[in-house]
Amino acid sequence: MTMSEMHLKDALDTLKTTGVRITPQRHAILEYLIQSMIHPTADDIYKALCGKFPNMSVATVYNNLRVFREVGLVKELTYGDAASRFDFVTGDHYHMICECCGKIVDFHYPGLNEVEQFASQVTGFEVNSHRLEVYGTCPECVAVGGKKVQ
Amino acid sequence: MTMSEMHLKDALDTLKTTGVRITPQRHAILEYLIQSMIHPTADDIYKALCGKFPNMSVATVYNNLRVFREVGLVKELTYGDAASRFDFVTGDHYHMICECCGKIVDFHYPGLNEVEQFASQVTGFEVNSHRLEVYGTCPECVAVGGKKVQ
DNA sequence: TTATTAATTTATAATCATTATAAATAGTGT
DNA sequence: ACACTATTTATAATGATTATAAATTAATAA
Repeated sequence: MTMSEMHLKDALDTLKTTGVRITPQRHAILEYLIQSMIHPTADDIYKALCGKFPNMSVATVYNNLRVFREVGLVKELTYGDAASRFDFVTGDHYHMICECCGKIVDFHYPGLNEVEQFASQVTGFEVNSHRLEVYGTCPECVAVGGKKVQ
Repeated sequence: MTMSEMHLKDALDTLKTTGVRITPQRHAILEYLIQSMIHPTADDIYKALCGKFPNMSVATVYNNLRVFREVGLVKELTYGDAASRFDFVTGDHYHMICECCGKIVDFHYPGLNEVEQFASQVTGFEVNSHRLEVYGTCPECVAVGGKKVQ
């Protein structure tokens, strides 16, 4: 059983224990997110599954992404682009974003817990989590002399 | 001359040197952003200036925010809410966001340059910048027993 | 296996935030 | 003061997302 298959199984178990039904559409969207390395938009997912589910409605994709986000299986990335992107949660990692082509690449880094603690101290907030993104230019765009999209 | 007035003067100088005209609307939007501690949306700004500029169009606000962002005077914050928020750039700082009421508070922390360097090494990107936000619950919402909006 | 129920999908209208457009206005340089 | 071009204005258009009502279906109990 591959890591992908384990992630999918765990995700389906999570859904079951929260009383969410496992429909073929949900299964397919989850599978796509787990296997996808591109942090897709809702429309990307809708188009990717179009062949396999010709009658799937874009509202189904949005509805299910909201369910997955609420259950904690998926994170919604709201960087730069007009449309949100979605990332299956596989363990803490950060994102590197190319400001030229928009590509998002995961990278691992030891957790920045000391920033959270410091921030809690100076602001008085009860801290829950943090997000960090690094922005730059991917090797492909550097090679082509790409410029930042503004 | 207060810090606010100096920021405004510098900003107007920056605009002049880039060939951008100083209109009363631009002046007012900049002033609002510099004095505002709330990281307002475009609509917040539009409504706040409505009294002083009854004929100002919401398109003017959006257009000018885009100009300020392009020139580097303002950063667009795309966290959580549907609408973007805007932050006058006064020096590097990070944001603490209340997941209950949406309030955003600035805090300073020594720059996380080592994350940028590490990320550049593992991904091969040419790194430009980073963003970090910490999420939690503000003291006011903690006091009221507030819960995360999802 | 079947019936039932409530969750979910579907198709599409509605909403919201932002941008595009064309005409009118105005900032700046000479 | 005038000319030129940037900008504002009013509002239509766009794209992403959500709301709605009818139809479909997943899961469970018998």
